Amino acid sequence: MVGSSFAEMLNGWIELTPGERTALDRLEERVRNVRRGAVLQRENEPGDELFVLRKGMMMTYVLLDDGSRQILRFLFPGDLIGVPNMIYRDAPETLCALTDCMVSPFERGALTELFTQHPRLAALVLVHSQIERVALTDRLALLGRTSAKARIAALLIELRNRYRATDRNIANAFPLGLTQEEIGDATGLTAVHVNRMLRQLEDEGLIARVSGMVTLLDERGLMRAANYVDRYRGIDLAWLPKAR
Amino acid sequence: MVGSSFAEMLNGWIELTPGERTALDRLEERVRNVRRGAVLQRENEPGDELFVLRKGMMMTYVLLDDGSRQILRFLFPGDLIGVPNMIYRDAPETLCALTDCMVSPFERGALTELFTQHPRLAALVLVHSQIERVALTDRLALLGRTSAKARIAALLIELRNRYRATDRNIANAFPLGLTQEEIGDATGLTAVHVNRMLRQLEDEGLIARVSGMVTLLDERGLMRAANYVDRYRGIDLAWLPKAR
DNA sequence: CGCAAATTTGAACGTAGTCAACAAGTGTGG
DNA sequence: CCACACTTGTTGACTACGTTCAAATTTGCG
Repeated sequence: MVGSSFAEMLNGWIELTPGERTALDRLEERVRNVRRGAVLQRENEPGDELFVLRKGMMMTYVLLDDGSRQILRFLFPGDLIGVPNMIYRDAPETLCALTDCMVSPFERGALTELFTQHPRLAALVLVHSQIERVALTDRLALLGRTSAKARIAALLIELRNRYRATDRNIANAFPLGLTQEEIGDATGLTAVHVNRMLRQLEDEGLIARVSGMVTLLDERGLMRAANYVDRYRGIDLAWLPKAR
Repeated sequence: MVGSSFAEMLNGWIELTPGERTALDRLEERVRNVRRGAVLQRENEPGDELFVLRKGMMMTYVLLDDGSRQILRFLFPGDLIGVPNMIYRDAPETLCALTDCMVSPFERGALTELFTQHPRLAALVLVHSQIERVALTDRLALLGRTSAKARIAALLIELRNRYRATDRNIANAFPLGLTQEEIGDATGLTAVHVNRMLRQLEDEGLIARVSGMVTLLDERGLMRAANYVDRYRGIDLAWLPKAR
């Protein structure tokens, strides 16, 4: 086992002290494998663990009582998942693996320890949660105020960027790893319409699709279609408390 | 000036120590008044302050480049606002007062101090951010997967609940305080359609409207129409670190 | 190879958007 | 205190984007 995935994600933003590194390693000392399609946590069931996603891709979603589903977010290695379990007895959302995954579960108590022993790491948990917050508000604007085509384009760009964050080599081609129904549930569309929009993006030469791989051919054009905002520019962590 | 608004909001969840109380009071020692309609912070402009909302009602929104607006959230006394400024040099969203408001601005550094001096308060900041996260994901599901009528019904219930959280006396009637265009920008609809949906809710006897006041006549019916989930049930803060 | 899941396409439909006109409020200055 | 301007609310007619339903085709897995 290599070091903490959460730590790795922070790589580039911040230099960890040996003490911090140890604390994060401890958070991820246990490991659990989750098969593709398996549910790690079900909405409304008691959830007393949090997790770090180590490997693979997951998603969170909620079900509405007419049976429809809203996918809230796609999750990648280094992500802290199930954080709302910290405060809600019952999980507010389902966690489901999109590929075979590896996660590191830890108790709420481990977080408590982080807050008392490692204030800077605690602050980084808040940082992570704020980055996620902004991602969610971007998606909110996407669902509330943009066309079907823009939503699909934005989703493709977001997925490519997140893949790239875990693997620097990925340029413009990546495995989609989602059914069109899942894309629909993420973007508030039907699978049928997702299909039409993908075809349209393809016909316009913005993307190419070959056996599950998507290639972004005209990134500029996609970004224009998608109303894209780059949120990773301009992050500033100078305010963080001193490391302990 | 009475005590901290953030502390007041925590009232009922948790018993603060004198030291914690002092720390929160210090966070809110300064005060700034904001006129109705005034912008406290503009999207993409440098934002180096955070705020506690003390009095009044505000909203956050983003503008898309076709000029349309998505309102992300309505803000009430006790809310921590502008928290993303902690990490983003430029503000990701606009903060705007819906009524005459009072806010307490504080520096990022004040938060740093909280993390090192008062781990339990730091944890509460994370708690607040997670409650907001869940509220945002509920709204995401609302925009992605429900009808216009459900969105309006859900908004009315949410507003009533948040009013009630600051004023226990409010039962079923409250001042709407929003134009139909604002309701539309919050729910991803046009002002015209908002009007039709309000009328429909009124015709069906679910609500009444008199000169800016809204009364929820049939709460059950509204909740059914809105797919409502009560998130305030089942909050559990037993895991919090010990107070210092 | 065979079956189930996922994709693709067409046609008809419906929810919400657009455009336009008018009414009702709201606030301001004369 | 009223007149005027401007914002907000209301309603109707028409349009369009995305949904629904259905069926054919492809893909991928056991």
